[in-house]
Amino acid sequence: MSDSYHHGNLRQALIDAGIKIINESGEESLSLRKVASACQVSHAAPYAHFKDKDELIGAIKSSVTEQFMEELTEDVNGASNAEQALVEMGKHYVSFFIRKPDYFKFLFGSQNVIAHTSPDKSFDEDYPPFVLLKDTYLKYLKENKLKKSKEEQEIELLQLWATAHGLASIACMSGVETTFDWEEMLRGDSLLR
Amino acid sequence: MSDSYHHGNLRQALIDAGIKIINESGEESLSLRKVASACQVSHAAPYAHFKDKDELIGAIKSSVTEQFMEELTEDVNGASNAEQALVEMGKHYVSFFIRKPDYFKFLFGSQNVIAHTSPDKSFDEDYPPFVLLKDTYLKYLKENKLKKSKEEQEIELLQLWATAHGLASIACMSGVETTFDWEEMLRGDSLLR
DNA sequence: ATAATATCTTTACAGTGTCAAGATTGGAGA
DNA sequence: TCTCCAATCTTGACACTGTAAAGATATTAT
Repeated sequence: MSDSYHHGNLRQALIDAGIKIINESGEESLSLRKVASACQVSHAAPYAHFKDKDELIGAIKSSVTEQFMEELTEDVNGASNAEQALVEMGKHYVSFFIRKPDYFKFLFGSQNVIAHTSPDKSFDEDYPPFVLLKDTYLKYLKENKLKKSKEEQEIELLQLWATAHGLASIACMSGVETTFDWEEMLRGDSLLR
Repeated sequence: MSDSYHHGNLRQALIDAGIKIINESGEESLSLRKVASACQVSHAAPYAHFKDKDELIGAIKSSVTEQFMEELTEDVNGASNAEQALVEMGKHYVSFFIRKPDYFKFLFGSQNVIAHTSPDKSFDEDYPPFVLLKDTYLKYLKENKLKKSKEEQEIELLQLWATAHGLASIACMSGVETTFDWEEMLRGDSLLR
């Protein structure tokens, strides 16, 4: 707790410093040594908490994904029904990455895409935003008494995800703050019907 | 032309060597010095052709995008009508990046996303695959005598692109060779109708 | 209190991008 | 053909990177 030899909570401090650097100057300029010195600690200190630079990056990704999930969950909880929740989630999926342009490249750009929590889970099931999307979608089907085959469900779900994710990706690439009509995209016979 | 002091066609050789390295071991392990030594040339030689590592990477991206475009164009030319062309393009957009998993992260992952050919063109208009998609979509509207407002067109176009791009992204992340029913996704009242 | 362990520092090394100075070459103009 | 210039390539250097090894210091368990 004192500013003596031991830092106290270096692990979390390193993660926070990493996030700050990414937001200020992008992932390219994130180095272990910079993160360490931002925590006023020697350049090799991080190795007591992470075996690798990759492992630190993985931890940062988990942290960012958590933050993302918090916002998405707020949407879902705040919506009056599942359909509205889906729309809000979609909007937010895109707006989040527009607000934090470096996060998209960081999360999905480099190797080590998302920290897999368990080796037997498929990627889909291990990517929390998708799990939330799936649950909400199933709730939407139930609320509206829509019967769909397992296959149909998987396709629609994948399409929802792909649309949101693709839009986010395109928005981040073009660097725009375009306000496309996500609502129009989901409704109008196209996706939700 | 001889193997003396001057290489003859170093610029292209550097690009080709870079592509090879990316395919063999991913972008992370692509260094200027490795590319140079792969061309049997000193580590600073690339600076005669590229001002930066970024500039070399940009050239490689252009080259890969060209290769991508060749395949997509084949699809379009081989299709008997615009609707079929759209379906084939969509399938190919995904399968290309599944066949070359490192290309997606390379093209869209890092900074310097796509080499902008002109500063006044918007990103959309400067990303050749999108231009091809747009042209094919307009042809599809004309062939089927579908009248849509400018806004409707933009939304549908963006949705097509986002779906294809999102699917490619998801497929590359999960590392799967899943064969989702792209055809089903485009037809069946969902996107094309 | 003593031992074991976790945490941090120092030192070292190979690999990286980039720059500056110089060597070598091909080609344009005399 | 000769000359000179610009393009191309080499060499050497520098700061920065990730990582490993060895040792210092503090925390915890016994």
